[in-house]
Amino acid sequence: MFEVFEKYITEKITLNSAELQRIKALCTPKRVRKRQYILQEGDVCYNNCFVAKGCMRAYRVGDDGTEHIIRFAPEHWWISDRESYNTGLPAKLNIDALEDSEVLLWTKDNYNLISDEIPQMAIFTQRILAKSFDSAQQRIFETISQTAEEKYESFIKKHPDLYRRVPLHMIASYLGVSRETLSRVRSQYAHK
Amino acid sequence: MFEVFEKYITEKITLNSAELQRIKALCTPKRVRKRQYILQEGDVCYNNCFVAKGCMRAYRVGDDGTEHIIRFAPEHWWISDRESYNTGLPAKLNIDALEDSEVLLWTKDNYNLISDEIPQMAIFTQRILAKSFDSAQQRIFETISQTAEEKYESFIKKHPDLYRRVPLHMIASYLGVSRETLSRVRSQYAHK
DNA sequence: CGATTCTTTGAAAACAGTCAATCTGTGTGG
DNA sequence: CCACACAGATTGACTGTTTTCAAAGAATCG
Repeated sequence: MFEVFEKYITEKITLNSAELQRIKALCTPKRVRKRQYILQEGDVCYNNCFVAKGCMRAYRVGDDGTEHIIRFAPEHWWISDRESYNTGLPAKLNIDALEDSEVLLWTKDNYNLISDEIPQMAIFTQRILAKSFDSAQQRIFETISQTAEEKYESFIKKHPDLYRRVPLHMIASYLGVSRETLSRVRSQYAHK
Repeated sequence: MFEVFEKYITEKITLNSAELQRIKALCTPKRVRKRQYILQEGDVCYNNCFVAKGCMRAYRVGDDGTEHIIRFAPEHWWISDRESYNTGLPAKLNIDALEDSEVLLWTKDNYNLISDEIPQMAIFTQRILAKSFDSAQQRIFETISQTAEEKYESFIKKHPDLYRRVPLHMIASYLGVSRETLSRVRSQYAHK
């Protein structure tokens, strides 16, 4: 299971085999079944999580009890509640699996060790976080400026691998529209 | 003008006077008049910008030519196009002043010098970026889960200093609703 | 003042949400 | 292999919210 990560990381940065071994030694592989949580609202997020296989999602529950998907994380994506991870406060996010999945977990302590020992990894992490911020900002722009149809188009462009893979009602939840609306948008969209 | 920053930063981290002097030496203070740009779409963002006085805003222009405000930055806030700053690609954001303002600018090169020489500052910057990400994520959640009225309430809570200070139609642009709608929301809201 | 800029209001139209029913495909257990 | 349950998707009718357009009323500034 670690091989997936190894392939991923060595395409991004150069690591010698001792470093790779160290990173491997400090991580915990985990199989997660569909619907299984790796983080629940109220718990503290202690881990960095890399998705090796399958697909995870992070969502928050609104005042009225509705689930709102904050983001999807298929293979090669990282997912966690950064806020809780950084502050040690209870998480607002729930993270669970949409499919049977395999993830790699590094605790905060272990991840800090890695960052200290392998500066490349620290820099790489910063780059990931910077990109996450950029895409969050991009998404804000899209949600405040686009119609339901445009949002769906943008989603397909951004996640061409996902829009057939995850249930429509979850995409609707991610986009902030009702599933009925998205269903109608999509059927019109298909007729073009 | 630097005193504002000095007060701000020494409340957050401990710096000796040599360090403060160094930071001061590498920065450029700038007065910006209302409506004046410090960054325009298409240019590359080379600076870190700290608002010492007044209020700045970052916005993007949609396909239909409408302005959509990405964020406000009153006193003690940082503002820039991080994406362009990091990648060197043309900025998508415009940043201009809503009031006559005073800002402190550090070029990327100078800021890197500071970060290298004063580790505390590097760490501090990371903390700022992490918080920006958290609040971006919070905002995503709000925009996809709340009604116009709730968004306005959240805005007031988050920016109690701003909602009387910046024009209503800009708050509307920030929230992703029309100014007319926000005007109506607010008048209903006032009757409670 | 006169000219912007900003806000408000009304009425109609477009849009999205809700409710309820139906339809589809998948998988499970008898 | 069938029957059934279940999760997901679709459709129609209705409701409610938001946008749009147009006009007029405040407020601010040179």
